[in-house]
Amino acid sequence: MTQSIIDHAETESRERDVELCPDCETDTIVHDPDRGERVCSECGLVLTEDPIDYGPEWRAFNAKEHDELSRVGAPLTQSMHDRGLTTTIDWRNRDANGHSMSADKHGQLHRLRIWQERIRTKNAGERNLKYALSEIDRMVSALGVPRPVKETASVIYRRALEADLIRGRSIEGVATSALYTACRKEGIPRSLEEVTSVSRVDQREIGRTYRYIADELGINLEPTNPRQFVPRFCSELDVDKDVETLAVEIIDQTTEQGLHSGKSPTGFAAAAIYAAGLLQDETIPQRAVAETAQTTVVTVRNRYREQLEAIDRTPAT
DNA sequence: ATGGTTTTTACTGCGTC
DNA sequence: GACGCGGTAAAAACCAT
Repeated sequence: MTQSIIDHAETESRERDVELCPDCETDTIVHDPDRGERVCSECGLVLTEDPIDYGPEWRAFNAKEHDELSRVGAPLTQSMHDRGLTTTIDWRNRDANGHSMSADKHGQLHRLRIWQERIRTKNAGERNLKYALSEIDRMVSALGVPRPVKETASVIYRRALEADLIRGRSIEGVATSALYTACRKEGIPRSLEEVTSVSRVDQREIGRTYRYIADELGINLEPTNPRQFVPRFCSELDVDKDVETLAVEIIDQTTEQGLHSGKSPTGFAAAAIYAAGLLQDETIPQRAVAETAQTTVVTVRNRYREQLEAIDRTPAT
C-alpha cells in the first residue's frame, strides 16, 4: 500500500490514458490522480481505485519509518483556503471534558478566537483565496455538479493565484473560469452559458479569462465532445432512452467524419437529439431541444441537416 | 485591425391541427 | 389563428493571423 501512495505522490501531471472501456467500448476513460480513480466518463464505470488510505499508517519497522508514515487527522482538502489544516477553536465555552468554564476563561477564549481568525486570514492573498473559494462553493451548489469538480476548481484557482494571474482581473471572473475549466476537465462539462448563469460575471469576461488562464497554466483541453451533453439534455427533455442511444450514435458517426469541428458542441448535441427523435418517430420540437441546449432553432436545423446527410439516413416519414 | 467562419436575430412562406 | 418547420439575409460573435 505504501507503494501506491508513493506512486500517487509522484504522479505530478494529470495525464489521461487512452484505453477502451470494457463495458461500453469507448475511449473515454479518464485517469485522475487527484481523485485516485480511473473512470469511464461515458458509462461511469470505475475501473480502478488507487487505495489511498487517509487513516493512520500502522506498519512501521523503525523510528524513522514511523515518523515518515504515520499520518493522523482529517483528509486534506483543496477547497478550504488553508486546506483544512489550521487549528480551529470551538465556539462552545467548554473544556475538553465538556464542562463549562469560568468567566475569565470565557474572555480569554473569546480573544483567542479573534486572533485565530486574524492569523488565519492574514494577508491579502489569503483573503482573496477565502473569498474565491466561497464563490466557487456557491456556484458548485447552484450548478449541481459533483464534489470532485469543486476540488479541481480550487486547485486551478490556487495555481492561478500562485502564478500571479489574478492581477488586473476580478476574483469572481477567475473563480468562474476555474470552475468552468474544472467541469470540462472532470468530464462533466457545463456550457459557458450555464456557468455564466450562476456567476456574477458576464460571459465575455469568463471566456476571455478562461482562455488566458488555460494558456498561462498550460492547461490543454480537448474541445468538448458533444456526446457529453446528451444524457443531461435528454433527461431534461424527458425523451425515450432509445432516442438518447441513437443520438449518441449519430454524434459518434458524424464526429468521426469531422463534421463537428468548429461547431458549437451544445448545438451539435441538440441537433443529434432532434435527428434521433425524427428517426425514432418521436418528434421533439426543435424549439424544445434548442432551448435546453441554450441555442437557437436555426442552429439545430443547420446541424441536424448536415448530420442526417452525413449518416445517409432520412426520416422514414 | 482584418478576414473567415459560425451563430443569432429577424422575417418569410407553407402546411397542419 | 397558433404552431412547428424550413429557408434566407444581415448582424453579431468568435477566432486566428
